[in-house]
Amino acid sequence: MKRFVAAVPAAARAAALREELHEHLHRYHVLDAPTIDDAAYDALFRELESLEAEHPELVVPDSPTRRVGAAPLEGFETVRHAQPMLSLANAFSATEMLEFDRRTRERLEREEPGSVRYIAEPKLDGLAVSLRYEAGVLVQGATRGDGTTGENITHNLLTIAMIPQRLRGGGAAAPPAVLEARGEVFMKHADFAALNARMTDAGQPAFVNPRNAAAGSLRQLDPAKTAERKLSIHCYGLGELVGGEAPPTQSATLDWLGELGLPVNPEREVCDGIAACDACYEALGARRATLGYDIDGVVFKVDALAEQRELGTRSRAPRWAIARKFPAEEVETRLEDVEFQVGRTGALTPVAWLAPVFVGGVTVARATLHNMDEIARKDVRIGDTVVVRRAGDVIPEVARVVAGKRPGDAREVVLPEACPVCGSPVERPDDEVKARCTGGLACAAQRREAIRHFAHRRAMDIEGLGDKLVGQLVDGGLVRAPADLYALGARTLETLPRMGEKSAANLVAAIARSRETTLARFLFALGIRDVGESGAALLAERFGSLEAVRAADTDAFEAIDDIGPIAARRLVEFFADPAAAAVVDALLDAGITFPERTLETIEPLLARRTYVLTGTLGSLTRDQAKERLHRLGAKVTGGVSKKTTAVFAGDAPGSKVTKAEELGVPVLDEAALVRLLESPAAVLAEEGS
DNA sequence: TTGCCTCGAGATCA
DNA sequence: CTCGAGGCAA
Repeated sequence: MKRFVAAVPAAARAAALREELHEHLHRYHVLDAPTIDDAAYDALFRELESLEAEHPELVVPDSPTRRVGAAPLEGFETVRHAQPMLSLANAFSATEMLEFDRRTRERLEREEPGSVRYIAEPKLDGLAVSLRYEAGVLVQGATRGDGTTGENITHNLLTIAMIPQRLRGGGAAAPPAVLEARGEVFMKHADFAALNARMTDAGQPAFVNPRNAAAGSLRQLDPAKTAERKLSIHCYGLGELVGGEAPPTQSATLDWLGELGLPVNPEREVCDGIAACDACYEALGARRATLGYDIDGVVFKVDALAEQRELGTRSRAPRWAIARKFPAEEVETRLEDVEFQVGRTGALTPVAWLAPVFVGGVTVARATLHNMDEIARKDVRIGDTVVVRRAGDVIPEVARVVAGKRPGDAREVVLPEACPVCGSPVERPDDEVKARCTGGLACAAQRREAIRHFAHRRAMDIEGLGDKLVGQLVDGGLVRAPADLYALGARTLETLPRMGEKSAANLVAAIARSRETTLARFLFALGIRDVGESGAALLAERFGSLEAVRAADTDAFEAIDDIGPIAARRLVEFFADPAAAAVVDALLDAGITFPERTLETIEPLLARRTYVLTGTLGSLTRDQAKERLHRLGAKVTGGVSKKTTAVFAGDAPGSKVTKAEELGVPVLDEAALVRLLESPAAVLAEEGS
């Protein structure tokens, strides 16, 4: 091989090989039309490998040889998406689709039914990712995460052969400076079956469904493991785009992505009007089983980009797209028993124990029945054959009873009069759907849940104190109230099963560490009913000290936006309750501290933040918005720059949005602005976490 | 609600 | 080797 290349300078030969290999990869994986066989490809690949081994200076980041063989990661970095990765609104019926179309036409001021052009794409059942190309080279791949921040999984995405390391021409001379493609990673049925066959042969457990196999593969720290699993991807849209112009329609965008060498799903269809969407949904549904991969619905998007812009985006999902889901798979099984679980606030929740069934890709054995009204409405009895499905993708539910299959000995579900855990009377106020155990802290279940909540990551954050351990501590009588945690010694802990010297010392240290906390965490950790994380953050922010919170009355609480009369009443009740006061005092005695801030030293919430407003806002004028942002300490400027924190765009926004997109400044909608104004602390907490 | 991956550490066996 | 905790995704 060396003889052959000797005539050509190594650098030129390496470049030529890379070009050729990229081309063959594209032909093979994307076009599905290879022009050389595997052996010939391997030969080229090995030539490049040895060339790079001899001349390490020739190795470039986008060399095909760099795809595999990267070292395992220590952990995943988090990355912030330049533009949030939104989710989609769902529709479960033709009627909901009609509604969607009506809303769309209303906003676009199109009377005529059938006048809006949509594009239909299969909704793949996989994981959403973003692929960031700079100057045409893949520099970062990330998971969707919460939509704002995800995890950097570049090393794993590089092992997916369908993902080009380098973009192709796409009709333009130079690739865009930044192009972020969004797509769905999934596993084809055939690859899933082959993988599971290999796993089984190797004596390892098989994956339960292709989606989990794909998700598991992407979470590998070692890319070599990911490379062994054959993953696929289809791109469906654009995120950030700098130095290029997005095509005028979604269908043209998909074509363009294809020309750039990115894999796109060939199953896509332009639909004029909602009737055509309906037909398309039915047609794809009929072919669902023959596609070779899992889909859970059809996504419909308004095709014209200009119309998409006009429709805009709500806080979590665009107004211009909707996912019509296929009906959830339904399976019959037997309801073995109903158990009443006691929650932190004493609420009794009936939980159905089912004979395990495989439905919607997982084995379901339990499902919540919510409350007694729900049980009565569905007329569920123990021993019944029930229809189970996974609603809204995740939560299993008992859809209905199969009336004809009720056995003679079916038992009615009765609300216990006494708490199943502590025996205290159960009470159900007329105006509430939930029944409650009146035992309070005398109830072991409520104590256990209170401790669990107290230790939670978002509360006192006691690392290593999980459900199992809390159960042991409470059941063993070692911990009754949160403050008891701080009195636990390593010796005591070592008496528990699976607790050695090391684990005990670690836990004692973690508990000790949690003494130093913040007022917001502490208030949240107390588990006051109707006071969640954001409520606690608001209280801490407005009152500044625990004494001030304890001394406040309902009016003072209600004066805070987002704290309503109910939460205010609960707060007053809590702090007036001697038992609760004892819990709080014991914690303070145990040495819990948090920095207390006087009002003077409180930095305004939005200090050092700069916002730009554009477009017409519906609920308030721009001046009002500006005034309120100022009061929170933020600056509001007229022009977008790199220093801008975010742009809030109302209806018919101007060029500022384009500018912001170019600079990678987040563009948010009015709903986000309103949220920021009304509960700044909560929004900041979300951003920070 | 379930399933998957990773880590730390206890348990078990040689 | 096995278990529990913790994190993530749908």
